[in-house]
Amino acid sequence: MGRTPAGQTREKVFRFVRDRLAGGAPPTVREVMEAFGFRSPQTVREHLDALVEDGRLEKEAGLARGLKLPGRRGEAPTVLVPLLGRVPAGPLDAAIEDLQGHLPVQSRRAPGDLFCLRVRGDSMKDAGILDGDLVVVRRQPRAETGDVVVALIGDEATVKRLHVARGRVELRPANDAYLP
Amino acid sequence: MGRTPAGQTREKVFRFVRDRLAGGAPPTVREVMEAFGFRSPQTVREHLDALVEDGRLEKEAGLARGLKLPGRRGEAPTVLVPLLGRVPAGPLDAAIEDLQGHLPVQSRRAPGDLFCLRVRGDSMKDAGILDGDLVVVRRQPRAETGDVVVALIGDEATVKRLHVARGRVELRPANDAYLP
DNA sequence: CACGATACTGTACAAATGTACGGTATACTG
DNA sequence: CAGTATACCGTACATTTGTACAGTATCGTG
Repeated sequence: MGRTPAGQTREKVFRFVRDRLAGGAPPTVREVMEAFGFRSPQTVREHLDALVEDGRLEKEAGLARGLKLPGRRGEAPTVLVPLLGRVPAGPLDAAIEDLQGHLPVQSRRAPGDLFCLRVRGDSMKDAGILDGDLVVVRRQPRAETGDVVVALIGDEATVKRLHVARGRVELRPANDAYLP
Repeated sequence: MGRTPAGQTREKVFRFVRDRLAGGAPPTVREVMEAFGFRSPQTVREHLDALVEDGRLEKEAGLARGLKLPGRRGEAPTVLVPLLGRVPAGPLDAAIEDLQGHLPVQSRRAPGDLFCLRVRGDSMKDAGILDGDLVVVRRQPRAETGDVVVALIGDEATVKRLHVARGRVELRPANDAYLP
């Protein structure tokens, strides 16, 4: 088989692995082999070893699909957050059936505490939350003045900023065109 | 070994698999086995088969780490976008060394066209781009009036909205407190 | 209680997968 | 040109991993 210019194939192999990693699982040696038309697993192995040597990939020896991207030091781990179509009124588990998918999010929170909703309306425009945005919500026992909260009023959910003053609770939008 | 209440372990297994999926690779049957203290791979298999039956997981038979989350129909695939610390002035490849990590992003774009930068300053506040935000940038040959672009002025990069009028190019911030 | 369903154990086997040894061909360098 | 490095081929082997067969124990139900 003809040789390719130095480093060219290597770059393609790296991108292939990276994109497969995003797809959910690292490729096997033989998957890479077939994707590039190689006829020997050894060829792939040499490329992968070289990429590991360069620090562009990490590999666990002996493990099936043991390839990873090298993480930054102190990088928050990626978790898959459920994207819900309906607002979970009761315990979170009840909304599982409304699952619309999962969203990869980098966070150090316990995965079970997070979920994801789509914003409608622009009442929080000045806080950088626009119509159609996806918000990642963390369940917590209490909130304080200034926090942005998801409030459940009847069956509807809204995103607002919370203000507590003189025993009164107020939900203020972050847009001058709206009233609290 | 003692039995656990119906469905309880199953839920935990699902979350374990989901979180491992986010970490880069699905777990093997035996990894799940050890994580839960099972003493037989068959136990895990039964749980996984049940989850697949319920539609909460997808599995490719015979494949090592063949577990996936069921995707929504028409869902954009996840790609890993490189997060760059420095702005790529020349061809994109030159900035590889400045790689600070990868970010999972759902997009239908070719992975090579995208990269990621951190925003400094709040000149684009009204467009929902705040200080410290990460912006995902797509390389394209041309831009039009109204587009938000990353402009390279000397060595500095800024995010602005592009206006072309009477042969003159203007970069306008999206914040009333700033001048074009 | 007989019966079925669920949860789990134990062992064995076959396929998938990573790895090692040895070989060929092309390019570059002194 | 000899020497070296890179790119790739071919095959064999050991480990990892998914899967199947057979069994035990607990719970709920008619």
